[in-house]
Amino acid sequence: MSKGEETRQFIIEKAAPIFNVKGIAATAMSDIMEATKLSKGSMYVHFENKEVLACAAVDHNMKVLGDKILAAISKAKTAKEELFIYIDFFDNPLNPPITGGCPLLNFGMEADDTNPIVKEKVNGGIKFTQQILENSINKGIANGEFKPDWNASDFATIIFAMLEGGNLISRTSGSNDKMKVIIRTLKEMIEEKSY
Amino acid sequence: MSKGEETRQFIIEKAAPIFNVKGIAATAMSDIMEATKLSKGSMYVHFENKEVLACAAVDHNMKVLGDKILAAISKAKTAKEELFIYIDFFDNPLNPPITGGCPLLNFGMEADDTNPIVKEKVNGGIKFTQQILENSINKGIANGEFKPDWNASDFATIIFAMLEGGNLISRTSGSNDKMKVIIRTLKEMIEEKSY
DNA sequence: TTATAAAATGACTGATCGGTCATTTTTTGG
DNA sequence: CCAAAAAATGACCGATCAGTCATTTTATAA
Repeated sequence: MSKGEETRQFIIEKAAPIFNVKGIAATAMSDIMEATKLSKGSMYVHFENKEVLACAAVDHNMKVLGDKILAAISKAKTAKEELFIYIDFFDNPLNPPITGGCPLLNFGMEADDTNPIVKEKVNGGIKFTQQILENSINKGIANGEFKPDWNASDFATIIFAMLEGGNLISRTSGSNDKMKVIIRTLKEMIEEKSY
Repeated sequence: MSKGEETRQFIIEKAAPIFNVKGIAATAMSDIMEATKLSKGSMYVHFENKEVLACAAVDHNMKVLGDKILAAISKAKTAKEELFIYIDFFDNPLNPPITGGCPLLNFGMEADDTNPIVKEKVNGGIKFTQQILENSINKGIANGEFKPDWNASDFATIIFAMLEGGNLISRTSGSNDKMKVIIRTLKEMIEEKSY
């Protein structure tokens, strides 16, 4: 990796959590300069403008989170375990796996009405996430863990939606009590579809 | 209502949808000036600063939405109808009941890490909303519509979380297909607890 | 080693931000 | 109707914004 590529990556890694916490609009290039201890001119050597940097930060946040999820799930021995690991992965939104919490929720809500490029990135992230869940369910159906009448796509949506909703509740209330309710309910639903 | 109170209210009504669409950080006082056709000085006669105006706009958005929900629910004859009306109220996030979509989701995600005052307002809004649902469920249990083993508080959380999650999916994907799945699932869950 | 290219710097620009204030206009209540 | 109070105005302020660029420093590859 050349010096330039190294610096570019370094900036992204420093910028990603700032954008995820403050949001794109509220993050200034000066925030990134402070975090990286780099000059303003150097930022613009590697990113033609703030929007390009923000997009790279969105991508980075989604990739880091996605990789962590996949790594956690890969340890599972059964399909049910995969689902449970996924669900438990988000059990404490007040101490989230990446700084700032779920980037799909953060950037999705900021971008939906104002930034079609980021919105589309988030859309891809959501689809990717739901596909992980759908695959686990289908695997469980195929190997006889789950009842075959289960609609994998629909339940993937349910899991994702409930966890994101729980995220909202927990982060605004400052307590993860409601997230515990959601996780318990999801696991009960999965048990009902298990043999 | 004095002229001053009238103007203040007028500004809030014009500002509320702008804040709900663009977010607090991305909304400039000049945006409100344009929407109201009022001068900058006039804005600051009625609001000491942008933060105060933003808070008033958050309150207004939550109140308008809350009133609409209560009005819709008040037409129900049974507890189950109340729940169904509530659920159907959010069935099309792409054409939401108020401009910009759910203010709890919008402002909650913007404020959770950065604005404790707005965060607390949203927290109150979420609690209020869940209380509406909990009351409907408890009413249904009391009058024999619903099975008594149902945990009203827990299911209120489930409904709220799933609808907010569906909101995120629909608004980023540009389609309410997944919201339909969520609504169908919620109604099935309610039917299971109905006699 | 050295010539060239790439990267880094920080002062600078013009635009826009939130906010102020002296002045003018309008509302209000006696 | 009129005087005092409230509301409205828009020029103006300093701070900060994203972005530029001539110059210097560092990396690269022959």
